[in-house]
Amino acid sequence: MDYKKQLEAYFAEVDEKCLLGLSIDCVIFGFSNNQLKVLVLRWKLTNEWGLPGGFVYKNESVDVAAQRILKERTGLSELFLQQFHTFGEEVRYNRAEISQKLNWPDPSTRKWPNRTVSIGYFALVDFLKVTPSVDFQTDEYRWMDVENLPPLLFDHNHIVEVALKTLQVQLSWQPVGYNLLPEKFTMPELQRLYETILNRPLDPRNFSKKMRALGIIERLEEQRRGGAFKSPYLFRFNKEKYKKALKEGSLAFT
Amino acid sequence: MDYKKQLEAYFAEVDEKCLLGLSIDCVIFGFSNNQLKVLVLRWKLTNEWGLPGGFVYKNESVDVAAQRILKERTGLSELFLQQFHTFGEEVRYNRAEISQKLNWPDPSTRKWPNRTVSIGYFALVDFLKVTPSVDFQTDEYRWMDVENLPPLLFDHNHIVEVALKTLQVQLSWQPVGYNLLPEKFTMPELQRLYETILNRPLDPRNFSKKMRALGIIERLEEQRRGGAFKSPYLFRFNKEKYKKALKEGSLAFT
DNA sequence: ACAAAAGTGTTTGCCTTACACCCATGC
DNA sequence: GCATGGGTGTAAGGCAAACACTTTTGT
Repeated sequence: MDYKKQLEAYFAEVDEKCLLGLSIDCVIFGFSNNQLKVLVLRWKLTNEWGLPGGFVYKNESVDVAAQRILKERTGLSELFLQQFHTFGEEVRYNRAEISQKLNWPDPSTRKWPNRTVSIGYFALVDFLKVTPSVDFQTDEYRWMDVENLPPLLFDHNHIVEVALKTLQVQLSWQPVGYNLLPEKFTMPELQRLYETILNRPLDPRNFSKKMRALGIIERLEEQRRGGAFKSPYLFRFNKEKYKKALKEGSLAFT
Repeated sequence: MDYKKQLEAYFAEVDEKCLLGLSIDCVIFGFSNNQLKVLVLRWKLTNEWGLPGGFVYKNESVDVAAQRILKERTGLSELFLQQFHTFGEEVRYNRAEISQKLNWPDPSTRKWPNRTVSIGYFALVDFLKVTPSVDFQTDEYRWMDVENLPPLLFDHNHIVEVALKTLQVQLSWQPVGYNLLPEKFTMPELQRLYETILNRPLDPRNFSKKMRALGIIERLEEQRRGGAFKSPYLFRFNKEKYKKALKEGSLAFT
């Protein structure tokens, strides 16, 4: 079956099984090479990039739909996943342009209304644990630097901006890092993560003091070797305390 | 035309002109008698209360729809109005029960899917400026104490809870009060507002100091007379500085 | 030995908190 | 004159910010 046929079949199935006019877009943040990355996909047979997304089944909550989409894309479940905004502008993007770029079938054959409201979720994932997979609509995935994204499809650049801003605000009263870093990490790595999200430099002495005072990380005996420099200690999050702080939002980081 | 006919006509119009399966619910907060109030409506010919809400026209952004609904209900425009969450649980409430309580027409005649996703907005309004109006579906409106709401229709109690929590969090990094208080207010009134939202007592000396240090209010020469006690000074917000603080989110109140 | 990055402690000032008495007004 | 609520200052402690040198390791 050629791609166009596949697309038609897919849209027919969406029209039948999913809520009409509603979609989900996921901003999947990862952290690698001291940069905050976003997972983006290249659409089949095009050079166009966009965020992973999908539709909500008729008998499925939107939170579960977001989890499902995330799992399909990253292979991971039980992630930190949070709804952050619903995008319902009258005109979010040029539909004709998108249809043309993506070789979409004639919209007049669809039940779909000529407008989509999209619920934005963001996820924080451990870059190393993720094994993104492509589906029939996707040719390739890539982790791109959040500060240096190309023009994306739809209003996805805007969605990423809003997600990033939400993350920055949350950082000041909730811990961040559990799902973004590997299980064991060094203090400088954690600091780079905070610096990257906040987009400003932090003092390593103050950062270390503050982080350790929060009581959500534990220093291990192990040190990491490998560089021509002093071996850094490894830390890990105390999962219980981290979750507690997350739930209570009781953690001030300024 | 009797009410049932009106309802049928209304639903037919909604099905034709509005986005299907999507609604908006508004939590309209006011402040009066030292209590945080929510505007609730009693549905026509019932004893059931619920939040004001409505639907989104096909050619209307969700933000504009929320503004329109608010204006219809309060007569006010240019309010502080903010999207705070989208409620998309698979089963948000018992549909049969609601239909029965509200005397809704047979749902099988509608295009509407058997499930609605609702975008929640909250508004902060000056209790005194509001002149709520009832529409054909409403018999009565009432300002109810947010801490003492009766069981509301749909999942509206839950929606109010989430709105209140959002407001509490926002209070710590954005100013609140501009749209909740009259133009001129006294320091104790502002303090009551903060105490009410945060649900804890505050020290009047510290509160006054902190508020005045934030630089968003101005003390007027005037004092308010009327009680058997020392006349309190009147204050007003400096609109420019208030808006700036709102935009930047740069205001810490702990 | 040298380059690269990690680790660490002290001081300063500010912001937060705790706390209690007198004042103005209307009745 | 008395009851009611409004207005105000100070002292102490904790938190955040500024700041620089030594240590470890690999090459």
